[in-house]
Amino acid sequence: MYWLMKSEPTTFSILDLKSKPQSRDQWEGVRNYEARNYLKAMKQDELAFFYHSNCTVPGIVGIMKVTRTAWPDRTAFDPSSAYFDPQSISENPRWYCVEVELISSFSKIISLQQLRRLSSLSRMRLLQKGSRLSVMPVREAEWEMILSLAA
DNA sequence: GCCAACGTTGGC
DNA sequence: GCCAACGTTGGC
Repeated sequence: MYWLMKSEPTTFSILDLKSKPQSRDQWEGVRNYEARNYLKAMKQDELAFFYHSNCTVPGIVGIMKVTRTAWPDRTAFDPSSAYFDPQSISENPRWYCVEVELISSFSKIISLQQLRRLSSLSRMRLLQKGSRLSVMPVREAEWEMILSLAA
């Protein structure tokens, strides 16, 4: 499967990921059940687009690889974390994270505006009205189409 | 189980 | 900053 994962660049941008050791980090803080279920469905080495949301030019900025499959998100157990959830207990964790590694950073952002212009992408969950899901699958044909835009 | 109220997301 | 759309909560 292919994926798309959103992050607000003011919180965590593609440059932040790039600056990590081995360009790897934990994708944590997902607090939506559907998004969590997708996180748990991710397999080793699967690829995901990195999407910048809630910013001047929202869009896809690069590609990541899943380097570790889902395990309990410890930020949910940490009262000092912004992602703390008292209802998630370690014996029965509610939230999960994965580890990702940056594979490529696009020289130019593929903007949401640009994506919307392509009728072949109109079925993408990302582009549906009111869609707020932060982790979602991407169809192979859509993945290829978007990759060709990055070239 | 319904649904109003609320908080959040995210484009604009 | 605005606000539509959405998911979650909690009273009943």
